Amino acid sequence: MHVARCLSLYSASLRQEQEPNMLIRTHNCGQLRDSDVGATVRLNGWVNSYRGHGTGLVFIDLRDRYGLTQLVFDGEDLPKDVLDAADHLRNEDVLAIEGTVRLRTGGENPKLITGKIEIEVSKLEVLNKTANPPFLPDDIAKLPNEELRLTYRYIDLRRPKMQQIMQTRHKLSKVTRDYFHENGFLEVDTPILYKSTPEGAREFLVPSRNVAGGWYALPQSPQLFKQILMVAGCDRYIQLCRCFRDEDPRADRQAEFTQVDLEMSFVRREHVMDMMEGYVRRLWKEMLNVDVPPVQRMTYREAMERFGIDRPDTRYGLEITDISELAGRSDVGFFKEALAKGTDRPKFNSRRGVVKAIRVPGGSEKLSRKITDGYNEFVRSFGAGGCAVVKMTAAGQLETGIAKLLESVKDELIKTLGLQAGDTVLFVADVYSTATKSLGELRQKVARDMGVVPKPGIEGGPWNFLIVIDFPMFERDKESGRWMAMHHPFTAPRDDQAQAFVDADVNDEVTIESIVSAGYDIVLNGQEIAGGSIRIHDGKAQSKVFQLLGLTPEQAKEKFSFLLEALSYGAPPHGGIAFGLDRLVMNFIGTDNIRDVIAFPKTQIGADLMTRAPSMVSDEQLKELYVKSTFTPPAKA
RNA sequence: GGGGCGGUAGCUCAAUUGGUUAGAGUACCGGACUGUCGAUCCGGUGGUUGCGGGUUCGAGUCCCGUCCGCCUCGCCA
Repeated sequence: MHVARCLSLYSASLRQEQEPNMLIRTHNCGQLRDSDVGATVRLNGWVNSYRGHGTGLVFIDLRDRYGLTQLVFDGEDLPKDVLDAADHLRNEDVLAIEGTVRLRTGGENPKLITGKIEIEVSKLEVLNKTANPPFLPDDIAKLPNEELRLTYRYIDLRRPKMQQIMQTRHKLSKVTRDYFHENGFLEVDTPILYKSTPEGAREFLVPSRNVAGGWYALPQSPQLFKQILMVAGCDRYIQLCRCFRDEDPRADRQAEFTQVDLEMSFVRREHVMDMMEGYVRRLWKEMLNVDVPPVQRMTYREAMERFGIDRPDTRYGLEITDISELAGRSDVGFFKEALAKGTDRPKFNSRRGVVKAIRVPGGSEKLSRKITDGYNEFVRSFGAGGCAVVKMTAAGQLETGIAKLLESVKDELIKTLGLQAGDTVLFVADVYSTATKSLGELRQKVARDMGVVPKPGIEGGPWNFLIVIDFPMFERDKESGRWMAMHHPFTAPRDDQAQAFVDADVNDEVTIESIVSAGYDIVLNGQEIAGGSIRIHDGKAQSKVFQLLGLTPEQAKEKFSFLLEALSYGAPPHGGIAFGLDRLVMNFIGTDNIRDVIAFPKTQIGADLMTRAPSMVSDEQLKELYVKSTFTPPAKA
């Protein structure tokens, strides 16, 4: 075993120097077997549990990250002072011991990999006595609340489960580096202290001491550095990099997170997608011995039409059907109101009025009135006016809600949706973007309520990969009405759209919204695990994007002159992608809490409970940075 | 910024409608015990019920504010 060899070399080299005042380990706590019986060994570790039988006999389970080994202090053969010391050991004390491996005389413990043997201790050194810990690193007992776990993270991380997570994360990083190394990628570090640019997310700022009034920003991603590395002839770049976005966190989102970031020169999007598919296949094979079949591709429009979301969970049905034409001939007032918002626009235009529906097989039994009332509130939180509900009876009639008003189109509706007795239908009528989004979110909620969401992949459920392509280049910001880049401002139009984009009138809303990018996302079981695109490598096209986004040429120059200049000096066609490393680990661990896969995560307000960051700094520190705080502490009563 | 849930012994939890001295398990301390393995048995210490106000004869419980943690909408290219 590799670890064992390192350890024995280490202790051997120590012995050649001065005799250390410590029993340096010869083995770890997960290593010894019945084949080692008779050997004299030294172990180091923490007391995981203490089972004393008075002054005569003491059992200790000694723990390190490799496992547990039982120690026995047997009074018949031990000096009294050693036995006394053993008798006062407590959970989490740190020990060094020397002893002899022997078969257990009191029966094996099948729960432990070292369960056939025990160490008959002859020497004991207490390396550090612990204070009474606030909790024990125990995977069997109920976990203390997360606040406490984060405050004493070093104790929480001692838990075997957390050790396993850190090992999984390490292995993922290693497989990643292996794969991309084998494919000719070069790992390059990019700066953490970067420039403030209006790329999307709110930035963390760092004041400069040497440049009065100057500020760095922490990178939201190394996006422009990796593109410039392509201009620099790097050809294939990879980095496991930390990214920073000063936005509110979620269960699967932290302000500080890690990406598998990469970029390739002289490629079309198929090359990048193939490389990514190869990566995913390699990862799942090495991490879980799972063979990932060829990944299906789906256009953004198909995803939105069928699933109402750009990261569809294809593990279950409950697909969305557009019934606008039929709804227009019904007697439902709010259907007609929604359709009146404009049906003359193109089919997928965000402002087109539509009526959409989800058929829920067997819903009338499982979805109570209380639940469907909740759906009404639910879709309202996404901006829709409400959610209408009808049920199909055994007699083939529609009932509840707007059933009567649908009478004139009943047969068509039944045929279009394929309704059967016991089904429930959920309707939303609004403009395309709102109706689609709210039904897309509702679909996922209904799936949970109906119990049709399979187990997570790690628990034997399916791994449904999907690559979504052909995203719109731009979408309207809901509040300002301005154009926003759907992926980011450096995304190129799809090859066949490039000319249309260059020719497009920036005021031609319908055309601008219809232009499709060369972007791609990788979706796993309804979760976006990676996103990327072919980039613009032409300065003129890049300038046009900036113009569309509302940047004046002066602003574009001030913020992005380095990019525009770089593009002008022989930039190769290039594209790339970034995977959310934390989310990958979450899938391999089977957790929906991103904090579980980060050694030292932050809370909802970005606090590190262990170090108590962020903290106040002195006026002297601020002054040196040319910064004056406007914060005034609240007056104390 | 909005909505929701939570905060009681070191930890996990309980405490009837607002009513006696806020309990239990565990950890910790002391004692017993030579084959345990989440050891067992006996005894003990341990409380600003997050914090601040209010209502009440009386508040862990009701009200207001605030802090912290979690979930979520907005936000996150």
